[in-house]
Amino acid sequence: MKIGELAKLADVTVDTVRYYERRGVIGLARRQPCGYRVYLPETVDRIRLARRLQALGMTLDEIVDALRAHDSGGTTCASERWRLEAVSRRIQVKLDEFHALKDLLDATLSRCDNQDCILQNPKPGLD
Amino acid sequence: MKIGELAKLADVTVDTVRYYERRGVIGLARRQPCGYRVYLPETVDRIRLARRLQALGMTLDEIVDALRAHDSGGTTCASERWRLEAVSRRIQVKLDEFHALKDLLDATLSRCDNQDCILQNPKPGLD
DNA sequence: ATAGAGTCTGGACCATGGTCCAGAGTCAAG
DNA sequence: CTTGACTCTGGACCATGGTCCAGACTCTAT
Repeated sequence: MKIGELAKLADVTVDTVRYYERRGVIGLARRQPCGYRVYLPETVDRIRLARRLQALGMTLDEIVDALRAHDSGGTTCASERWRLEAVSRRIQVKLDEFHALKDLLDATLSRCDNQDCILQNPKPGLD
Repeated sequence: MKIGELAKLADVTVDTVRYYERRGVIGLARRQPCGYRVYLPETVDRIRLARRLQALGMTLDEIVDALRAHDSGGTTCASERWRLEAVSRRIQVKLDEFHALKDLLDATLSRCDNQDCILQNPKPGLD
């Protein structure tokens, strides 16, 4: 199959497919004599899997690592767990940051209720 | 005062000061005959305020809007509240997204406990 | 007088995950 | 045989908030 069909089946654009090849998410495609890329149906699954991992918060680099480990047959449930837990920890950090931000913002808003607005009275001890 | 002193007092780099000027966070500086920028002490406060707003999750564009409104004397507690609430809503959206992501990830991890790992068994119904 | 520190400008560069473009070649249908 | 759809390449571009650079100028201290 050619890149357009692959892209349609995997629900991405052809640009994304070529980008994934460059980034190593999928291997270098076999080529027709004219230069067109040729794909096996498995590549559809690989891209779908990459997209699922992305939806779980993995970066492309992490996905490349995970898929390469998988390719080389070195993955176990334990090693996969480790990868996912690393992502989980990162998300937790983000979550904590946003919570702290929201708390700060809410505190500022309640000061606003007390006529102590940040823009109206920027001076007193907000640093 | 010149840009270096301003930067030090406001705890940013000179590059950031010039960037803020370009973005409109601070006005175009008055210039010495030789071309050096000259600042009044108020500019320190303005940059500090901008940084506090940034710490509250506002983008530079929002900060520019807020400060311009403030400059034109048009801010009230109510109008300020509105700006901050817009930021609060955006942060809440982010928070919800990350929560959903974490839930998804945790669900995937618990499937991993049941020997149903995403990389080991990518096929069954994860789409 | 001269060294060293500070300042100026315009523009390139960073990460991230793509997206879009021109110009050229290829392929299938009518 | 031609039209339209598809594909190729390399590189530019998007947002975001800065950071860093070269080459030139200025200011301060010794």
